[in-house]
Amino acid sequence: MTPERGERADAARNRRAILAATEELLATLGPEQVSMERIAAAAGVGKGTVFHRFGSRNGLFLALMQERAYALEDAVRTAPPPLGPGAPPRERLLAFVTAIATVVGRNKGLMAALGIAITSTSAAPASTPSGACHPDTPPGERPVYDFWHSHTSELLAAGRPDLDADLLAHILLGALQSEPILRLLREGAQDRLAAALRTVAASLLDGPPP
Amino acid sequence: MTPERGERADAARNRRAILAATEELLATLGPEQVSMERIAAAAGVGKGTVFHRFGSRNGLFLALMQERAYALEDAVRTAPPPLGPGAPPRERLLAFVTAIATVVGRNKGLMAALGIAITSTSAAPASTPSGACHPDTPPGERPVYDFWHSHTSELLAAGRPDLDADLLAHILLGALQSEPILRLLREGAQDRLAAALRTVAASLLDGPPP
DNA sequence: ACCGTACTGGACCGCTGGTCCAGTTGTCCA
DNA sequence: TGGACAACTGGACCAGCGGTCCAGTACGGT
Repeated sequence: MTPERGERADAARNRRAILAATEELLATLGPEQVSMERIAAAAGVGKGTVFHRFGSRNGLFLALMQERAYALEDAVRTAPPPLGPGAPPRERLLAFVTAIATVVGRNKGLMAALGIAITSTSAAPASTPSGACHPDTPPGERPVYDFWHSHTSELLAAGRPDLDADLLAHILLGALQSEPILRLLREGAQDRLAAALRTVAASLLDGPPP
Repeated sequence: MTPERGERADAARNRRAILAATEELLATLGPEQVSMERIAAAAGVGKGTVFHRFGSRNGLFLALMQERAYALEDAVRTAPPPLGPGAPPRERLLAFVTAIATVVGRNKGLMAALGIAITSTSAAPASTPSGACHPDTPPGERPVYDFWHSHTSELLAAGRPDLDADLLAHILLGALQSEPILRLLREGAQDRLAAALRTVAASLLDGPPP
């Protein structure tokens, strides 16, 4: 996606190959079966290359997720209403939640893999090679989730300042990593999920003050 | 908890020691740091014993969760309203959701550990030794979650037959394994979580038909 | 054409979840 | 009380994992 100034041509090619291989393996194999060695083999590169590029297993999955979610983030910032700026919070939230369901539905395997992202034992590599920044998990930073959360939280708060928007947004988004829901998604329940998320969002915005 | 007819005295003692050790380690160390070997050492038994008794890592965590959640399951079936039978669905659901927040708040580490429960590579041991049944994860069976889900779903459906109670219950419960929420819980947000869950439940029950 | 360096890949490491089985010990019956 | 049998025990063992390392390669500016 980003040619990344100064990135060598072969490096870029390999990066794309690794991301593509990861995506394909995740789509067919379940995250536990997808080892770094397998990804490297499928991409036709060595294991060391994968780690050099993405820092860790989580870093790889995170980078892939960022790429998959970029279009949505962009749309939220620049697209016409109701997804983009301009519409009232209620409409924007319903549109956003629907869009999220689509993204998640297209990347079930990735979501499952990201669910397992709790710790990273080792520190990030000392020096950042080339100009590129490692998407390794720096403490407390998960770009995609953070954006989704803050956007949801803000819209919720805009519509209902009396609610605990922060925590409610976590609840809404927590569903997206829950194993039972990912299973339903695998069985094709994407529209059902979108509708349910819309129901929750609408109920919260319309509901009575507690 | 259950003396389990036919279970040998030393076996029972070891089982309790293992569960206690697991709980203590999970309370202080974060699920990634808690290995089976460590649990065995902390309990003063061999690794083989742990596996013989609980089948797998997941089996062990599941057994511990079942024990921790038993009191709640019992209360739901036999306690006086509003938690037990007899109260209107709305009150029961709010009480249940509050009780769940308490249980989860007391077992954050366990919840985090159970979040990572996707696959089991090997089959269960061929024959069930002694009379006891292995609490190994048989496909699609997670006793505690299943009970929580069906109860939530039924109460939701009783109050609002027009909603997708099944999926909405998954959303409500999905929050309990989400990493950001478990972090907030670690910072003492248990009451906040309970309140937020009540808000969602109440909004769903009171909200307008979509 | 050349040179410095970013990039590469596979051998290597510590550790994990899980298996196995020879030896031990509780329990039941005579 | 004692003997016999099965359930239980525990630690050596295994394959495979995520992650590290560094000698060698080949890209791209000049």
